[in-house]
Amino acid sequence: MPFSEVDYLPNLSYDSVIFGFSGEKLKILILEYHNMKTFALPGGFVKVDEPLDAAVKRGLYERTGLEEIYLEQFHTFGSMERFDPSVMRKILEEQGHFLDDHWILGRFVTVGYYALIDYEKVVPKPDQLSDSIEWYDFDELPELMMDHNEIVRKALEHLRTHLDQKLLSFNLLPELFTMKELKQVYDAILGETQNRANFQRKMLGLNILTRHEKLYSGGSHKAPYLYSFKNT
Amino acid sequence: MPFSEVDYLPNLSYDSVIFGFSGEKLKILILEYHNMKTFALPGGFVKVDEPLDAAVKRGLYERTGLEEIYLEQFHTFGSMERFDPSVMRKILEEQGHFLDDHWILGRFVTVGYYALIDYEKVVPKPDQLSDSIEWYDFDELPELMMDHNEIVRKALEHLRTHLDQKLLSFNLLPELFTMKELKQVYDAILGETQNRANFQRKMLGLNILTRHEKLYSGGSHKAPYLYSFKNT
DNA sequence: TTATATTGTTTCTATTTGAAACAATAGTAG
DNA sequence: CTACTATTGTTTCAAATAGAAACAATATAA
Repeated sequence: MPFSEVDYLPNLSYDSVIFGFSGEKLKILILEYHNMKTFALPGGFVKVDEPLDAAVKRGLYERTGLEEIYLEQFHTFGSMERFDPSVMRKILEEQGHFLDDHWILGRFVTVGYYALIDYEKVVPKPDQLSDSIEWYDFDELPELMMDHNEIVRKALEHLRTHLDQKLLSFNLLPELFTMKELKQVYDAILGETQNRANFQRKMLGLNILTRHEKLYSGGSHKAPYLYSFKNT
Repeated sequence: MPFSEVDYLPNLSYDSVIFGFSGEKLKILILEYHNMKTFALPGGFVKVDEPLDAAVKRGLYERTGLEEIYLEQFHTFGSMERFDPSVMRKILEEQGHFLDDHWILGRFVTVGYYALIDYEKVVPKPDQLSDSIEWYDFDELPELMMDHNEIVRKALEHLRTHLDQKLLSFNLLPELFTMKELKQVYDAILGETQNRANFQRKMLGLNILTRHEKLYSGGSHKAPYLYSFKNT
């Protein structure tokens, strides 16, 4: 039986909106439960003696293998519309458990986090209750269980309004990247094309980038510089 | 015995940073526990069938008598440093309860909210566990229990960065106010003096104010207009 | 009627932002 | 080797915004 009652705080969960960037589009990691056509955000529970932030980091590590990634808490969801034990009961029944009083069937207040990770580095792993985890284009998400679509919406809203303050810890890109790639990330997140010249001026003005050697891609044109984020 | 176990979600609480404005200084409502020299933010618990937002509204109503006030969730605090049952035990013992297994002595993850209310309209009432509730200058707060000083700091940070987007629902001022009073609110929140002319231009440009009759205060000088927020 | 304190508005300047043009350059094709 | 092209890096110019100061209006008191 997964999730023993004594180990976890009841009624409290977290859900994480994990953003990746394919080179063109913004992606989100979505779970699917076996044979149920039910989609959900990857989430989890908090152990009784575990800090909330640590629980979220643990869950993310278990799913992606990544450590020290950028995690941001953005909102806590506590409406009663969240309470729909039928989905969870079905999931448990699929696994051979027929309990009406399992704590996992209770009402949950969930803390929403988002993470920005390097799409290329990740081989997502399903968790105890689900069977598949896949990247989806953020604008082509399936219908998610309970209020998870709303959670995604709010995560993106938060990310957009805080993009400039948050980019120091950017993990969406590899260590070295071109200005064009950085702009593509902005374009994808903000949903609109930035002006090339002004974007470059602004980014260089922020004084957060280190310029490295040029990247000779073989194309018959000027080679772009590679950049990295200054580490402070 | 207050707070029956079956009525509330265990391990989850909320704390509210209630801002008021005295006409000059930004104030915060702080509780004091009887004979204990322990100061804390007003907070509370969530009933098992109650939406989180409703619980916070209920608590605020019970303390201030105010309804329909501006409430904003800003962060959820879940570190283990929050776990210090000794304070709660003492508070219960002051009231004649000597229980080691009361759920209120457990670990709590707390959701932080802030509210902006009209300082003049409020007669704060203590709750079941505390005996006094008072306005304190936000920059002269006493040392608060657990991480409550940190919660205040984060609330103010959030309020400052979102001030322009949030002011439509401003409750810090009475229905009618002068431009000078509005500027004083901004000065107090942001901790720096705004330029008078530019502030006026900016506020009028936002198109959120209705201008009313002049306010004749009796001073020997030009009388200021009164304004109210447009109700859209 | 004049003086004074304050408020409302305008003017001028500096800074920031947005769009376009220009300059540089790594290949490709002759 | 020389044009040619695609793309990147930079500069220039105009438009919008923000900051500071000056100016204008006015409610009361002397």
